[in-house]
Amino acid sequence: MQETHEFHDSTHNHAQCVDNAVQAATTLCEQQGLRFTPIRKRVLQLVWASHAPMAAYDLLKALRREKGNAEAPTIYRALDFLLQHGLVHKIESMNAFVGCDHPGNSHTGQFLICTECNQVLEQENSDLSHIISRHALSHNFSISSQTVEIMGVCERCQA
Amino acid sequence: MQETHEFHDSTHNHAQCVDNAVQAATTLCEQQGLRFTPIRKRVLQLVWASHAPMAAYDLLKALRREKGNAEAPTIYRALDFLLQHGLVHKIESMNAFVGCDHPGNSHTGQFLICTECNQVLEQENSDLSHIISRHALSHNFSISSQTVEIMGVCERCQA
DNA sequence: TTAATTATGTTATATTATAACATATCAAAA
DNA sequence: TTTTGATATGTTATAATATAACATAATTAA
Repeated sequence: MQETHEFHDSTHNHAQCVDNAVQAATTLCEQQGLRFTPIRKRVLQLVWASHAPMAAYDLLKALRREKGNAEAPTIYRALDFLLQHGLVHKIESMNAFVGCDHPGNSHTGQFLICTECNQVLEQENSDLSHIISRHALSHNFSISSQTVEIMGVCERCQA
Repeated sequence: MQETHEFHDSTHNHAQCVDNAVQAATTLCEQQGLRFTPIRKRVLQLVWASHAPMAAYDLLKALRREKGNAEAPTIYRALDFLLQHGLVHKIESMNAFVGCDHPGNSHTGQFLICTECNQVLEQENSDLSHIISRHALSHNFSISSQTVEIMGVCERCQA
């Protein structure tokens, strides 16, 4: 179930993207004995509403349509869970959240963020990771995590 | 007036760091016909209070000690100016601001962020920049800016 | 079945950031 | 050198993002 790792056009079968993500999350949670509760699943689906990052309060608004009493902590708790297990990523420069393409592999994502269509493409470029590791090592710096966010305009939006 | 580009120990002459930064900023503003007003200069000095990123409201608190009527927009406007002209950087993953080591060179910084001492080391690693550029190019993605933030523990704090 | 743990509900509030409009300062043109 | 236009600052209000704290409910383990 490999993603194409390209920016998506408006005609792609997005339901498939969401299904893949939910399926992968379900499997991962089963394997790791995690509780993939209805709220967590629903928030994951909402994050996957598109390939553009969603702000927490937009997720809240969406959740409220079906669950009138939802409050901020509900969203943030679900997001914390999903972040912790690599099912979503936070785009730090936007304070917003995107679904993860390929959860399970403990990975260090890099993100291409199109400022036109707002889509985010997650990549895992090992050259880049290695350069960063070497870079850190040369300072005897012990890495725990990294954020790589590349803003610009995707091919489709340049047309 | 080259920075050492290493994490600083507690005994380094920090007044010198601040002076260098203010001097560099003064020169840059003169050259570019920018108004380096007292507020802007003061906020730059406050950002340079240490090598750790400062939150906007901490800067505000500090500014208020000497300027009782200061309000949030004062800080954010000064920060906007300083950011725009490369005199400070925003650490996106912390919503906080650090002084720039070497303003003037239009540059794309990478940041090593020590989660123990909170110090930030700005680097300009061209290999890394190139990899990122190639990476983007391979997707026909036109870069406008990038954020590279590497969290971990610096050499001194591992001791 | 109880106890312990984990998840959710709920209210309040902290933190980060900007909008909008008034006033002041500065720089350039007349 | 005065007016004008542009830029910067003052001020009030509020938007947007995020967490604390404590109560209740659901699940799991003993």
